[in-house]
Amino acid sequence: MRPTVHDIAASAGVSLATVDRVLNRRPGVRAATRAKVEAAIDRLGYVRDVAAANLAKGRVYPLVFILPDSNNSFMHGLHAEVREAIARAAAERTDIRVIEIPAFDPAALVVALDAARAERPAGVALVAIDADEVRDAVARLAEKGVPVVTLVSDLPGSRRDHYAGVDNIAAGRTAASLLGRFLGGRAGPVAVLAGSMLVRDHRERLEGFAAVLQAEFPDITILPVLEGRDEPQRAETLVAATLAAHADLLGLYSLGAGNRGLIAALKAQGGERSLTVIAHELTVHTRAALQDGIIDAVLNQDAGHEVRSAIRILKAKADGLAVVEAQERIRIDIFLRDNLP
Amino acid sequence: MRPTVHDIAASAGVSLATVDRVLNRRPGVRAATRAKVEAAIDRLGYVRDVAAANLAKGRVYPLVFILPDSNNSFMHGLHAEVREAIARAAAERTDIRVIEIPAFDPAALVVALDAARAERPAGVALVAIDADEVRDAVARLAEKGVPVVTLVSDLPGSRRDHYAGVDNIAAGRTAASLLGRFLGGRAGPVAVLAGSMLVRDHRERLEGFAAVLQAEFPDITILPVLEGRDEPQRAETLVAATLAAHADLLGLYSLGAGNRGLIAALKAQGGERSLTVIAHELTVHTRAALQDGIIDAVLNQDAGHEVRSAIRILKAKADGLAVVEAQERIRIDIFLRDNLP
DNA sequence: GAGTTTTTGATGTACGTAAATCAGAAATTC
DNA sequence: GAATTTCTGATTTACGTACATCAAAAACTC
Repeated sequence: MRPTVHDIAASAGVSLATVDRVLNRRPGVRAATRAKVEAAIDRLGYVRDVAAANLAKGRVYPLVFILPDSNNSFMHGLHAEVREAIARAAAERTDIRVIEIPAFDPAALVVALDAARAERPAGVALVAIDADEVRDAVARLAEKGVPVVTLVSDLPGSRRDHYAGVDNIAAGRTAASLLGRFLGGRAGPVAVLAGSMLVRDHRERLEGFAAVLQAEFPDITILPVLEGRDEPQRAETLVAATLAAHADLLGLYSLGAGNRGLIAALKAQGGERSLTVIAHELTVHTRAALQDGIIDAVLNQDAGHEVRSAIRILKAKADGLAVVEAQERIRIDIFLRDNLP
Repeated sequence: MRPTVHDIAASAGVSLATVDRVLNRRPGVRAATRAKVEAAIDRLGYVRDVAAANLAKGRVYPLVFILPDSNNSFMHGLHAEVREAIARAAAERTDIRVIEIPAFDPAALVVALDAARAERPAGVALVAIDADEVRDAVARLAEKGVPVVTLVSDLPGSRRDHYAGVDNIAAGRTAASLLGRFLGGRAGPVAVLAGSMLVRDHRERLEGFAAVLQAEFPDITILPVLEGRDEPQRAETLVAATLAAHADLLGLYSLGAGNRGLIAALKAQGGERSLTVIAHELTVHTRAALQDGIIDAVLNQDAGHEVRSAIRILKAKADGLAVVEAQERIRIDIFLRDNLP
């Protein structure tokens, strides 16, 4: 049987109350006594029974998730995953509240962060926008001791505790590597469709993409970036114009959302040209396009994993517990037509 | 606050003991009373507090993992993950015992399964070998009500409850797709290095690989399969011989383990020829080879995920709980040089 | 309607920890 | 060495559920 607090008390020759004081960092224990208790904990290999502790504490974790109201499948999926987490909330002692804000609007994000702070939650998760005013708002949360996790898009240089998302530079590099190899040495221009250069994840993907193309596939050139704001309509217009303007276009990398529009534009130009296309995020639309051969590869981040990871980390930080980094790494999924789930 | 058994009892107008009888399917409750209680449970949206329940039960889950003693990095990794799970066991009320058996030996596996059965564990996980005597041994476990999960390699047509591993046909298809596209229309032979056609996962990978090559890249032919038994030494000899015999070899698909030998053979032939190589399982060896450009892509299954998933499922089955299929799907990771973790 | 069986109620203990209270011991201060 | 402050011990209650026991009530049987 694993040791309990009673065993620690007996082994250390102190009372249960003292063990409790040591375990929960309550004051009123001399250094010498504390050392005795800690020695006993080590000796017996005591691990606190988290289930029993939570039961006794009756602790709940009020969490706030701040999400953009973007109208694209990925964000819809993210919202859905948060809703699923809310449904499971009862069983996990979490109480998740969602604040929706306009996309790509740093001011709105700051307002939401400050509003969240007023609720004194056990933790806050946000899809970050890369702006100093946002960093300041995160700092205000940190000041109050509220753990903060960035979701999908990171905010380096801020006081956030963790980033639950993929390595976007690696994603961009991977896209370039696949695109380059699929093109097999051909020379010509490729287009890049992004959402906005305001969000860090898009900028980083572009950075990684450009770096690998330049280093390993110098014959492939990159056209000026199209900013679709993750809106299908806008994306369609931009892509259609590019297709018309560049008869020699070899391929396209869609590093943001709004792929519905991209796919519509590609379909509209018919099967005349065979473009090599790499896109992000597996949705009903990209999945169908993969199967139809319109898209060649999809890089995906699993929104469900990201949400669950963010929750685990916020709870752990709130309790001052360590995080198992390896388990929380969010991987880049690569989907071809042949390994669709 | 979420409702407790007390609330149910009050709301249904019965005693706590009766609620307990209904919840835990104990006898001695009239159908009408049972209905009343169940109505109250629905009405209040009661969910059992699993933490409290486990605490009260003091339940532990003795699990048995049967693993081959193969001397390759993937199996070493799998063993390591199981050991990590054992280290976490205390906190999760599991008590995991490992039985090691010789690789590719159905008779030894049957002996181990029967030995496991004698211990009356809460569940058994095994790396399956595709043989009817193994199916029979699994059936004997099922007969006793012991949940069984296959790990890494499946055993279809058996009474196993779940398979914690990747879709190997999809893995083979993906390998073919990548290889074909990386070769960009060239014609010639490719080699396949497998461990053994005795294990299902290797057979299925080959099947998927051959199917896609034939359908989409008819100019690429497949040489007779090399069986390396997942042993580095043997793999090296086989690959070296094939390289010597086929000057026009375009590429190689290593669908099993023992890639140390493969890499040694590839290095030995120097940089004269540029083969396109796809391998399985990310280990220190394949990682280094990816970085050196010796291997072009690695398909990986995350052993840690598989082990943790197997444990979750065995516990859930032991308690008669439902499994969240979507969460337990093991994905095929594709690693290029650019997205190495 | 007496006897039997089945169903229900009331109550208590246990799981391992948290948290509070109060009394007593030890250390510190002057 | 008395007064004060700081530690420590002993004990109790609580969290939500599981499980056991015994008594009481209700439902059957003949």
